[in-house]
Amino acid sequence: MPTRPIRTRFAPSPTGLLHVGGARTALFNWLYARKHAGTFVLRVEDTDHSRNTEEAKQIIIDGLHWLGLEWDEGPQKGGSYGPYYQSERHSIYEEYLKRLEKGGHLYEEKGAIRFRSPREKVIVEDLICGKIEFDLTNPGTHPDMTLRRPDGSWIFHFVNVVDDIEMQISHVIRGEDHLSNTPKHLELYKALGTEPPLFAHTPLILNRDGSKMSKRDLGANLGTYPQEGYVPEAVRNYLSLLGWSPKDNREILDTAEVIQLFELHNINRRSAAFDVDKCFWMNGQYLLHMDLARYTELALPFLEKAGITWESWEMLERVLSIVKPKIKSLPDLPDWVRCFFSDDFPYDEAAVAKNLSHPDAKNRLEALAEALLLLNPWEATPIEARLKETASRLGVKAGELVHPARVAVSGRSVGAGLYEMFEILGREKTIKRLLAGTH
RNA sequence: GGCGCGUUCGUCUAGUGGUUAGGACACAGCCCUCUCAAGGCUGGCGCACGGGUUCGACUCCCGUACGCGCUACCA
Repeated sequence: MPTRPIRTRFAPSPTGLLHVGGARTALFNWLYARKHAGTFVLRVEDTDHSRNTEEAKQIIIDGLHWLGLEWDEGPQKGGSYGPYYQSERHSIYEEYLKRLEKGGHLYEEKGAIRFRSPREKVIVEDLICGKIEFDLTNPGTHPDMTLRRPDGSWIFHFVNVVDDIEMQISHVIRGEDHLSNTPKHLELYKALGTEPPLFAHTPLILNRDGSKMSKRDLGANLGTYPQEGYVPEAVRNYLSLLGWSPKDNREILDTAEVIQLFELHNINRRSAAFDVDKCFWMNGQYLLHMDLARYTELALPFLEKAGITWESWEMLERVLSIVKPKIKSLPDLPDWVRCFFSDDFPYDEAAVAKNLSHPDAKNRLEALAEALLLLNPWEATPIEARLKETASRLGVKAGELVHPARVAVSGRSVGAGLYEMFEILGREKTIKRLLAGTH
C-alpha cells in the first residue's frame, strides 16, 4: 500500500453541545496527526438543517479551542480542501452522485436516491478492533442505504465518505458507534473506485454505571468544564487516558509526552467509564503544580464573577500563592480569599460558635493582639514565634490561639496558613480583627 | 429479533500460559500538622459464569449471561 500523507479529521455535527466523547475523539485525531507531523482537519457535518445554527457551530469551535486542539484546516482556518461545512458542498456531492449513477449503482425509490448494495461479505480491517467480517448479502437484514432524500438533502453515510475522499483523509479515527456502518462505507469507496482510508474505531465513553452517556449526564458536556474550574491541560491529560495508556503506570503526562507515546494500537477495545472523581483529582494535581502566573490567569474569572476586587496585582498574587497549595478547585477560591480584599466578609456561624464563644477567647485574642502590636518585622516566621510565646505564657496550646484567631480574622475555620494570612493582611487589619472578633 | 464489539478491584488501567494479579482515583486507618490541602505509610476491594485446550489458564477456544453499538429518508 502506498503511503500517503497523514491526514485525520474530526467531523462533528452541530448538536448544540460538544460531548466529552466527541472531544476525546477529536483529541485522538489531533494526537495522531501531531505525532506523525500530519494534518488535523475540522469538518462540520451540518447537513441536518434543523440543528444547524450558528451557536451550535460556535460551541464546537469554542470547545476545541478551549481544549487546545488547534486544527490545521477547517472553519476560520481555511485549507485547500474546503469548504469545511457540508452545507456548502452540494455541488461536490452532486458530482459523486453522478459517478455512482454512471456506474449503475443507484436507483430511485419514492423520490429518494438509493445505493444498490453489491451484496457481498465485507471485511473491515480496523487498527483497533482488528479484522471483522460483515455479511451484507441479505437485503432483509441489511437494506440498501439511502443517499439522498426526496427533498434533495443528503444522508450522512454518503457525504461522510465523499468528504473523506475529497479531503484525502488517511485515517478515520472515530467512535465505535460507526463500526457497524463501516462496511456500508466500504461499499461506497469500492463503487467509487477509491482506496479507503484506514479505520480506527475507539470505544465509547460511558457513565460510571456503564450506561450510555447522554448529554445531561455528569461530565458529558464539555461546555460546562470551564465554569466548573477545570483546566484544559488537565482535561486533555485525563481524556487521553480514557481508553489509552502509556503502559508504564504513569498518569500525569503532559501533552508533548502523550504525543510521543500515543499509538492507535494501544487503544483499548473496551469502552471506558467517565469518572468525575478522577478527573477532579487530576485537575487538582495540575492546579497544585502549575506556576503562579498561569494559576492567577485561571483564577481571574472566578474572582471577578464573585465581585472581588484587588488593589494591586502584587497583593493578588501574594494571596493566591498562599491559598493555592491548600485548595482543590477554582470555584472555591472566592470564599477563601474574600477576607483579604474586603472587610465585608461573612462569619461562619458554626466556626464562631466553636472557636469564639469560649469564655476565655476574648482574653486570649486580646493578649495575642497585644503581643503582635510592636512585632518587627511583620513576617510569618516571627509572627508564629510570637504566637507560640503568647500561648505558653497563657498556659494554653498553640491551637487554642490559632483557631479563634483564624475565625476572627477570616470568618472561617479553614484557610491558608495563619501566619502567612497575618503577614499578608498586615498588622493593622490583623489586630483590628482580632479585637473585633471577640465582641 | 438480527449483526457487531466488549467483559481484570466501585472506576481508569498494567498484564499477552507459570505473577503473592501491579499502579492510580475513590474509601478506611495511621503519620505529619495551626485548620484545610499536599505528602508518606497501611488496609479492604478484582480476573462475569460454565465448559474445554494444556502439566499449568486472567491470558487460547466454545457457549451463556450482562453491557454497549448498528440495524433510519439521524449524525
